[in-house]
Amino acid sequence: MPDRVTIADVAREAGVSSMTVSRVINNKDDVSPTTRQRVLAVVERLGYRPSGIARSLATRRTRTLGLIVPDVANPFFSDVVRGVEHVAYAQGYHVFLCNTGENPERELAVLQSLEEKRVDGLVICSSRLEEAELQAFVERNRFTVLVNRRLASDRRHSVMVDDEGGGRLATQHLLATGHQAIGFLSGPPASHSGKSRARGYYTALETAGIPSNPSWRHPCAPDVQGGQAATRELLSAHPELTALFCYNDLVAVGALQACADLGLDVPRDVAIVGYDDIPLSALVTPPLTTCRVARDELGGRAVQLLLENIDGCQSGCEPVLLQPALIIRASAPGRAQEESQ
Amino acid sequence: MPDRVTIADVAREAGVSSMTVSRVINNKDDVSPTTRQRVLAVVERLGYRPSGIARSLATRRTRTLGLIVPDVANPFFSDVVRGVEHVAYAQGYHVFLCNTGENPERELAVLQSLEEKRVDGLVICSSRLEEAELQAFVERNRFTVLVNRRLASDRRHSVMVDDEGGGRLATQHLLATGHQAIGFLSGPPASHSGKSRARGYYTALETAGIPSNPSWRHPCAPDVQGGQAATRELLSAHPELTALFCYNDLVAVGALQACADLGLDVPRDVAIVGYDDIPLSALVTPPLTTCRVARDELGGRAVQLLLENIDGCQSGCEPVLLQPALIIRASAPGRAQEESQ
DNA sequence: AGCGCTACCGTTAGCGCTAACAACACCGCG
DNA sequence: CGCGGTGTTGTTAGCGCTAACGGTAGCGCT
Repeated sequence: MPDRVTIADVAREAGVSSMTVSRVINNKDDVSPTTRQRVLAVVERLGYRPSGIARSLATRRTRTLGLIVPDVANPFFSDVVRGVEHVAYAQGYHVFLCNTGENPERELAVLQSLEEKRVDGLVICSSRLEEAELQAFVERNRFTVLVNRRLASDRRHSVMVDDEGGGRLATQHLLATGHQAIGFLSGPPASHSGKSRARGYYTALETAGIPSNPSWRHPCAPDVQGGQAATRELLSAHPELTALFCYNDLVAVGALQACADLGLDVPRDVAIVGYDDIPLSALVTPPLTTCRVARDELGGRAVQLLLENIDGCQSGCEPVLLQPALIIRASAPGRAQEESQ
Repeated sequence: MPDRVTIADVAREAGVSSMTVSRVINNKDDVSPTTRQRVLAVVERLGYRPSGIARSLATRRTRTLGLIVPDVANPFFSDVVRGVEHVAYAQGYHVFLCNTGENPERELAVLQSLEEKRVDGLVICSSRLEEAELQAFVERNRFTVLVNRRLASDRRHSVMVDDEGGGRLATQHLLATGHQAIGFLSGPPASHSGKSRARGYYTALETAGIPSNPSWRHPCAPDVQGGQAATRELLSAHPELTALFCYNDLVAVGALQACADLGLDVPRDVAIVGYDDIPLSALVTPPLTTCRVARDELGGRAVQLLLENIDGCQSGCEPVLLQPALIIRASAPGRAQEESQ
C-alpha cells in the first residue's frame, strides 16, 4: 500500500500534539470540544486510519481472536465460524480464521503463526492434534478455548456437544422403531466426537439388551464419498442390517446414495439417521432424520467463554455442554409416521 | 496472553546482540554456524516466538491478505475462501477473513478495519457496495482485487465469471430442449452477476426469436427460501412457464421444493436450471442441471492477480474471466435423456 | 494574594523488532 | 607493513502508536 498518513501528520496539520490526536481517535474525554472537532476534521480530510499494528505494539492487545477449523467449506464448521464471528464482532473483536485441511502438521503451523500474530485469544475447533501436543499448546497459551474437544488435564476450557447423548438418542430412536441390527458409520478413527457417539450407540444397545456386533461399526471419511463407500462395504458384508446411524449428515447422504445404488429403499429396507442437521439434510430425498447440533451457538459460546477468561473470569467461565436434539424426518420415521405409510 | 519472551531475552541468554538473533530467525546468511546453533538452542529452550506485530511495524509489511465475503456459510463463498487460502498460504501469506452478512454497512466497517490492520492486499468477493464507494476505496488501496465485480473506472483488478455467457448457455439449453416460456429467478436486484445472467438470458431468447416477457423475470433472495417463495409466486402468476432458469443452485433447490408442493413434476412439467454447481446440486432429487463455476479457482486466481500487483506486475496482471460449464442432469435433461424417459 | 482544583494538552519513554550503517577481526597480497 | 577485501557482529535510529506523568491556565475560594 502507498505510504500512509500517520498520527504525526494529523497532529502537525491540526496544530496539536500527537497525544491529543490519540485521545480524539480513542474517544478519551479530556479533550475540549473545539480541539476534538478540529482534529476530526483533519482526520477526515487526510483520510487518516490509525495503524492497528503500532497500536497493538503499544497497548499489547490486538483485539483479535484466532479461530482454527479443519475446513470452512464443511457446512458444520462454516456455521461455527458464523457464530464465532457474530459474538466476537459484537464485543469489538476481529477474527483471524485458519483452515487446517484436516492436517495436523498444518494445524501446528497455523498455531505457531497465530502465536506470532499475538491474537488475544484462540478458539480451536475439532483439533486433530494429539493430546500431548494440544495440551502443551494450551498451557503456553492460557486464552484458548476448545470446541468439540476436551483435554483430560483441563476440562474447563471446552465447549462440547453431548455426543454420547446424541449417539444414544439416535440409537434409541432406531431401537424404538423396531430395529435391532443397527450399523454405525463412525467417521474418522481419530475423531473424538466419533468415539463419544460410539459410546452412546453401545450404551443404548446394551440398555436395550441387544447384543452389539463390533463389526457393525465401520469407520469412514466424514463426507459423502466416505459414507457412500463405507455403506456399500458394510451392507454387503452385513446384509442383516436394517438401520444405519451415521457419523454426520454428509456420511448419511452418502449412505442414501449407496442404498439407491444397491436398490434398497430408505426407510423401508434400511433406515438412516444422520448427525448435525446441516441444511442439506432437509433437502435430500428422503429428508434425513438427524441429531440437530446448534452450530452457531457452539461458536458463540466458545467466544463468550474465551472473553470471560480474558476478562479475568468475573462471571461464568464454566465449560459448556450443548445438548443435541433428535429431528425426525422420513429417512428414519417415528412410530406414527411409519404406520401411516 | 502471559508476558512473552522477547528478542532481547534471547539475545541476553545467548550472549549476542538482538540483531544477531534477528538474523538467525530470519535466515539471513551472515551469521556463523556456531552462533546460529547457539541462538537456535536458546530460541528453542525459551520457546521464543517473534512478534509479528513488532516485525510488521518495522518492516511495514504484514504478509497478510484480507478477504471479504458476504457469507462463509454460503457454499459458493466457502469454496472461494478455500482457493484464496490455498494460494495465499503457498506464497507465505496469511488470510484475514471477514463476513459482511450481505450488509453494505458492515462491509464498509470491515473495509476500514482491514485498512487499520495494514493488510498487504485485499480480495473483495461479490461486494455489495455502490460503485462510487467501492471505487473510492480501491483508489485509496491500490492492492485490491475484486471477485465477481468490476468497476467501470478500472477493469484491470477483477476476477470474474462470464455470467452473461453462463446465462446464455443455460437459456440456450432450455430452448434447445423445446422450451419457449422460460422464467428467470434473478436473485437480489442489486446483484451484478444477476444482471449479467439476465443479459445472457435475454440475448439467448432474442437470438432464438422468442419474444421475452419482462414479467417472467422475478427477483428473489439468493437462498432456498427465496427460491421457493419466488417460484410459487411466479408459477401461479404465469402457469404458461415450462422452465425456470435460477440465479443459483440454492434458489433452484427452492424451486424444486415449490414444484413438489404444487404437484408439478420436474422436469416433465417444469424444467429447472441452476447456477454454480455447488455440491448440493448433485444430491437433490432430481439432480440439478446447472452452470458449473470453478469457485476455488476464482479465489486462487484472485490471489495470484493480487500478488502480481504487489510484486510490481513483472508478469501477468491481466484481469481474469472464467468460463462456466453447463452440467446436464435430470432437472433439465438434454435431448437424448429426455427421449429415453 | 495565595491556595488547591479541574480541564486540557504536551513530553518522555518505550512496545519488539529490523534497516542501515559502523566496526572489528582476520585473511592474503603487493 | 599497510592495503583492501570478506565475513561476522554490534550500534543507532526509527516504525506509529499510547501509558504515565508533568505542566499550565483559569477558576473559585479563603
